[in-house]
Amino acid sequence: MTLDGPLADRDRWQATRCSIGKAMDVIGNRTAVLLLREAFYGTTRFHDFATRVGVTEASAAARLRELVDLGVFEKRPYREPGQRTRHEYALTEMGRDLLPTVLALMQWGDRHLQSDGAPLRVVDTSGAPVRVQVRADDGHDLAAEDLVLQVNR
Amino acid sequence: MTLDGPLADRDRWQATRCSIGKAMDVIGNRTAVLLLREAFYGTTRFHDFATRVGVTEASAAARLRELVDLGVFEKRPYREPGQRTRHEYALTEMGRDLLPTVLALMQWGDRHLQSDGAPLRVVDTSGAPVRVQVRADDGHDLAAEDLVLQVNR
DNA sequence: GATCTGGCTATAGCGACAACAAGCCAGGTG
DNA sequence: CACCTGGCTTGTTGTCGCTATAGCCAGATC
Repeated sequence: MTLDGPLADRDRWQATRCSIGKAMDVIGNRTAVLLLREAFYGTTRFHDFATRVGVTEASAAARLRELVDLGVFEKRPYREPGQRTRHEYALTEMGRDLLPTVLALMQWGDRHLQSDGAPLRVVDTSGAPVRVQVRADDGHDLAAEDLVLQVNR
Repeated sequence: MTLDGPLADRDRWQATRCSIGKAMDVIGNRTAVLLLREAFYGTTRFHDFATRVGVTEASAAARLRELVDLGVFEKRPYREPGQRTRHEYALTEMGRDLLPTVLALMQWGDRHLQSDGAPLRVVDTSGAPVRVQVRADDGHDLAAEDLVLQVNR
């Protein structure tokens, strides 16, 4: 990655407002990310989140509350026939925007942390394999050395 | 996301070998991700990593050692004229493969956690904006509802 | 041979997150 | 109206990652 303009001398600036750090402060723990995984897999109810992620209900409740406060999930009332009103957890747009992040982690783990190959596979509705890529508007895939970092405004 | 075949009944399988969880076990802490950020920005030396990430040298040493053991970084000897041999930390292919993950976090933070807009901007060498996308081979961008999850093999 | 410097290592303490276990509450069923 | 169930909440205890401070070591310089 090339550092452009005032960024060129790395000793003269600090990444104080870094979005990567802010994102890690918020979703930088295992349980939060696995809750997101389950949400993308279709889970909506509290007990299912806790058991499918494999954490205690105390842990799931704490993490879900943080994510609701943040705006990643929203609690929505629902009612099954003959049942009282309950709440389900649904991803907001902010939460759905984490799809590339979660799939990027999965893709990296599949490639580098699984001795026997990936256990699961993500494809599109036509069956074609899906990947997470860094790309410019014209569509070609980019590596770190093709990138330039600039100050915004 | 649609769960295909044996995955359809979510109560009948457990994500025990989940790549997302394994990835989070390894790079699921703020310091590790910020060390990766600095590596992509071009940092190679121990002291620079510690000060630019903003953690103590003890912390940086512990995290870097884990990442070297894992194969994300490698230590390489180098020698400046008139200096003794020292070591620098360089990303391996495994580490470079984390670019989409790190940029996905940045992109999400830029959009959802910055009140005044993104502080930095990533472009390609022609100046065109760069994004992290979930896409199929034919190139179009995909959302969660366009995806299908299958068992591998 | 003493000193300096970069690159760590050691120790102690704190806060976040986890597990386990138990308890609480609202509302529907019998 | 007692009981059950889903959805939490409240301890308690343990581990992990961070900070702060101090110390160590190897090799170049003086």
